[in-house]
Amino acid sequence: MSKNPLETITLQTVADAAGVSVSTASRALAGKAKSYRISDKTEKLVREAAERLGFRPSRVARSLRSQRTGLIGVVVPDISNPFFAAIAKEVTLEAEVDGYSVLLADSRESTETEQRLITEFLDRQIEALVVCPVGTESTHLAAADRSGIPVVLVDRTFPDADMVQVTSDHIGGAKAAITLLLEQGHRNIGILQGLPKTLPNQQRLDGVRSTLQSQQIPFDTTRVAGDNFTETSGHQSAIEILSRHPDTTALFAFSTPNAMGALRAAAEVGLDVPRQLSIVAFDDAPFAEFLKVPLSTISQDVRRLGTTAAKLVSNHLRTGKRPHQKLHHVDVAIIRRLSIHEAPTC
Amino acid sequence: MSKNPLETITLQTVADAAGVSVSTASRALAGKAKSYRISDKTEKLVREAAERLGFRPSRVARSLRSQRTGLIGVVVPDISNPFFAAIAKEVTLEAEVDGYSVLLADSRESTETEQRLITEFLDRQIEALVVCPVGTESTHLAAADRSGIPVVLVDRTFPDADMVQVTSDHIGGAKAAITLLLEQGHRNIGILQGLPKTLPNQQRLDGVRSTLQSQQIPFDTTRVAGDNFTETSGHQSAIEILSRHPDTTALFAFSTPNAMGALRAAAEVGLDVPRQLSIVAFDDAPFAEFLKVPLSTISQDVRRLGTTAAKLVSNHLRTGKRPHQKLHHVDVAIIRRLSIHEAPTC
DNA sequence: CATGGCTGCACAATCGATTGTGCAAGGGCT
DNA sequence: AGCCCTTGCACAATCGATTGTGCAGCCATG
Repeated sequence: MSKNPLETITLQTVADAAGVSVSTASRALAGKAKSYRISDKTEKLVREAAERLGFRPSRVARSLRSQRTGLIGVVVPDISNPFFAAIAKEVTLEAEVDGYSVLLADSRESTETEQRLITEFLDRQIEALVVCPVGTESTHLAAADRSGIPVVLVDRTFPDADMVQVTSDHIGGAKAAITLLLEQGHRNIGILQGLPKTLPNQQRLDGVRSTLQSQQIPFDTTRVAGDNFTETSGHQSAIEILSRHPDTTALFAFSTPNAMGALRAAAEVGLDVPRQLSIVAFDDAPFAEFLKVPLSTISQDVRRLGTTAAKLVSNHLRTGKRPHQKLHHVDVAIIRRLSIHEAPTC
Repeated sequence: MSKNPLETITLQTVADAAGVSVSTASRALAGKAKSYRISDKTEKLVREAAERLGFRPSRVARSLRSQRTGLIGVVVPDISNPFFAAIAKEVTLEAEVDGYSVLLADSRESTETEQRLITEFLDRQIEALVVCPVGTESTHLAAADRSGIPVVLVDRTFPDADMVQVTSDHIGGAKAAITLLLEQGHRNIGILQGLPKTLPNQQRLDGVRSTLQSQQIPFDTTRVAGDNFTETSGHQSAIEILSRHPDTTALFAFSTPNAMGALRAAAEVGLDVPRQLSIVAFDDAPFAEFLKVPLSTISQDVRRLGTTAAKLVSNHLRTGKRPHQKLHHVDVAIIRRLSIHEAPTC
């Protein structure tokens, strides 16, 4: 007995219209007619009634009964950042293929917010979680991981956390950048770093340090500056390093915005890029080649990061088995453009 | 009687632990103790049990019963496009304030996909829908609108559709761009358009046409080229226009990528920007000022577009009333940079 | 002492779908 | 004719929470 015949079309409505019980209607529509001995005639009757009424099963009710929501949670620090947007995109597309939908949240670079959002997602019974963590605290992530659903961390990972993680080869990338500069004769290299607490930042620093030391060049921490991946931070730290070490001939920026800030700083100080100052940046951007000085970059394969995470999740969901391999590294590409020049011989 | 005491903590579990019925437990936790005459002692008992067991109510069950999912659907053509990502961000942040979560989908510039995704979202009983339509067909959007939930269209709208819509002032922006060029003495202006079928594109063309005609300058359709908002389209159409009309002294690109394509084309053809060729672009980008030739742009206030849509939705949800005003326009800003120069006197 | 009213909570229906089981009708068999 | 098996479907429990109503026990009042 439907209370509002016009409003919601439930299975009840369809069953009534077809003159059968709800259970029969359910099985007829679920394609289980054969195994539950529903006659062809009845099945057709039900299908036609459903079609005629425009019946659409409630996913909420179905979720409650089946304990499967078909939801995948995605949490990123800033969705308006193209890097995270690209990751979200890949996960969204892959999810759709498997019939899942994506719940998206923006943690605004706050661990506390991230934690709250993940809890809310778990309350909604998401079946999997992809997080680009803010990068300072992982206990809540480990907790989510223990809750039984597939959890994949991307980009700002926690290598100690024994969780499934996908990240660029930051160490290798940094090594490549420094090697490139060394080959051009640069010895006094400034580092414009990003958020110091994050793993990508630390690994890039590690890469820089080990590469320099392997060439018997001391790693001077006073040549490192910066506190964020922003243009402002890049600008300030470039000024800082250049004034502290006037002998600097090259800068390694840990992000494209950092590099743009450096370009601005160089212009202000009157240094010509790349003749007097070479610049290489981690993380490519589509416009890098159209800049005043086309930037040489260590390009992260963002789409690859996203698809890798998405595949890990969907495989886990499909097979029910945790991936055998925990840590996944995606190669970076070195893109040489004009911003690197031979070191000036003083 | 909980079947798996370790797994899921339901209200039943809490009620048993507190020695009360499920209904009492529910009301105690919902803060309805007073109005349902639950004693302070019982209420405390329940709260403590819930706390101790780490009870988290199932949003799925709650949604089924209350018919409120707390979900807002967001559908965009391409989430990896910073423009749409910015809109998604604003909606996400506003939704969170009101306790809603965002279901995100990427229609991949396909109306068919868009339609399917929206249907799936409706099956999930989303309570509101924000769409940046692909821009070719609106009947499914109107249908969603009639379903009773708040629906807001952003960017690629359908002015005839009698729906709530938020869009930049494309006509005014185009007028400003053309006026700027006319003031600099340009008379032979080429137009690099984007996706022709979309409303923003059409309105910008309208703005161009009316501005030219108001100055008694004929609008020559052979000076219009392009079929997408991409760099490739911008490059091709710039080549096309410049070879067809060598007298062209200025280009109005309908997107930043279009403009970058034009810059590339100009370099190839050997035209100096801005001395021989001025360029103005619709839609600003954060890097516009760092380009080889800093771009003059008609900047859309993307965040404003997003917040406007978000506010419309949240007001509608809160008050239950459709907004009184259907069409909402967000002003654009004119940003003058080096890419515009006085027309060369031939 | 009986009736009435308040306090304090439990019972059960409900949201919409899925699923195990029960049961009647009909046909075939001996 | 009687029994059994198959066909074809309905009944009812279930997922986990919310909510209208019923009903004891207690105190107060006449």
